[in-house]
Amino acid sequence: MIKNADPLAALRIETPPATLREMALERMRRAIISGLFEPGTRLVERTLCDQLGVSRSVIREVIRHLEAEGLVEMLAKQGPIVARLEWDDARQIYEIRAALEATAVADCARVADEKVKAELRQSLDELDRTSQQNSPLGILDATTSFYRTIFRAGGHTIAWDIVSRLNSRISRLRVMTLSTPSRTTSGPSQIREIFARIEKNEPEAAAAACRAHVAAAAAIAESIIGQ
Amino acid sequence: MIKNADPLAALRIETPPATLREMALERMRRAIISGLFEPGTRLVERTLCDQLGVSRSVIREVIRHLEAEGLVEMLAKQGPIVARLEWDDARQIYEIRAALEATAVADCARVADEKVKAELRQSLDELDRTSQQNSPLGILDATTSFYRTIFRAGGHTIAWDIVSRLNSRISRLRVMTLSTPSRTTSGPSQIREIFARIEKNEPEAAAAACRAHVAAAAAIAESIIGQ
DNA sequence: TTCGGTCTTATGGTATACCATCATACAGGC
DNA sequence: GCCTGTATGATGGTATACCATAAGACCGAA
Repeated sequence: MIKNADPLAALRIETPPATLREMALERMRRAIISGLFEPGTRLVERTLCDQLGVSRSVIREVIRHLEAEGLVEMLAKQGPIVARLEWDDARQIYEIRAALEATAVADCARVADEKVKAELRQSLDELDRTSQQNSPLGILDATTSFYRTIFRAGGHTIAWDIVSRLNSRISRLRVMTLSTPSRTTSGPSQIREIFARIEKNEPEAAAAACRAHVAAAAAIAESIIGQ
Repeated sequence: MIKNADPLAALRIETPPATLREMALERMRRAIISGLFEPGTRLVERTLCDQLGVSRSVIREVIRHLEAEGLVEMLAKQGPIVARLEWDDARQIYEIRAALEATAVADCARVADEKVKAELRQSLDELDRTSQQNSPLGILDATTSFYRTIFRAGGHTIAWDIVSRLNSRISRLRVMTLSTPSRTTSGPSQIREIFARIEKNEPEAAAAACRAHVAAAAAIAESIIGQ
């Protein structure tokens, strides 16, 4: 019975997320995160309908979703705009990330086996490659994949969702910090330090390194836009 | 000029959040949090239309919002249901709360002035009153107001949003834990301990007390539903 | 009786129509 | 020429109509 379960599971038809709404959600989210829609831009529903080729129902539902995610802000009697980011918000987001990532990193250092470490190494290599190419978006992807592995290893799926969502809110800021000279040099080395501690299974030290890393990123961010 | 600014501000017409959508969102959220709609229940759109007296557009937008909040789950090809809560999710949520609340409590202990302490005392009194009446919902409200003050004092508005949202996902569980004999006795005293440390402006001790409090709550929760 | 096919219904996905309101522009009177 | 009242358009809020499909009921034949 159990032997059958696996092969049969392979037959299962995955639901193609082919609903217009999900596709539109993905596109809009990316448009905002990538900066194609700049903060403060009005999101006029009918215009979006034309741009995405769907009806207002779909657009409005997507906007509701993005609103709950914090990527879109509703101005009463004026409609939705791309969420703006005050420095104070960014500051708070970095703080929360520090708390959650440090916890995840510590847990990861406790349980990491060879498989996890191998995955992390792979992300690190990717990180090196992209930093040498000076590609902020590449660095961002590599960093994301590094942390995703860490959160998954510790079973922190919900925390990962939260961190991802927060990161999407500061994505533009992150790209700016990554374009900074100081960041391109110190960033990778700090992440390597985190990995080194995980590799040796030293939770406390790993968490400390993680906090330092986030704090450094926050400091650069503040120097860029801290009003 | 500046002297005029204040009196004139009083004239400002606040936008009454009178949109059907917002009202429906509030009602639905409360219905789920309060347990009126039990986890796993199908949320049939047309039925909800009748129950709330609004159109499907409104209902669907509300569902999108609640979906993003994690209170509603979408089953492909079957529609929305009230989100179910696995123990592993609850465990993670308690962990995240521990991290965020401890941080907030520590910061609060650093900056708390008399005004904040007075507010906290008020919440504590309310907590005592409700625990003596053995009113789980009252206790929940008092605890919420206690923590809200703490997060606000430290300027952690975003973290507060996150914690509130997480709490709404485990609201039923929280009520159950509060109906437990052990909880009704130890809960208030642990919160008092947190306050005592804040009052003395001892960040580290306050954070430790907070972690202990959340850990205790998680332990009781696990004893109730930990599968 | 059991299997297979077909019809019906429930229900979500999508598009569209209509209304209220705010903002802008324009016109007329002082 | 400036101020005020009115018309017009842009845009969000809400309701409704239509379609596709999945799940169940019903029915007939082997």
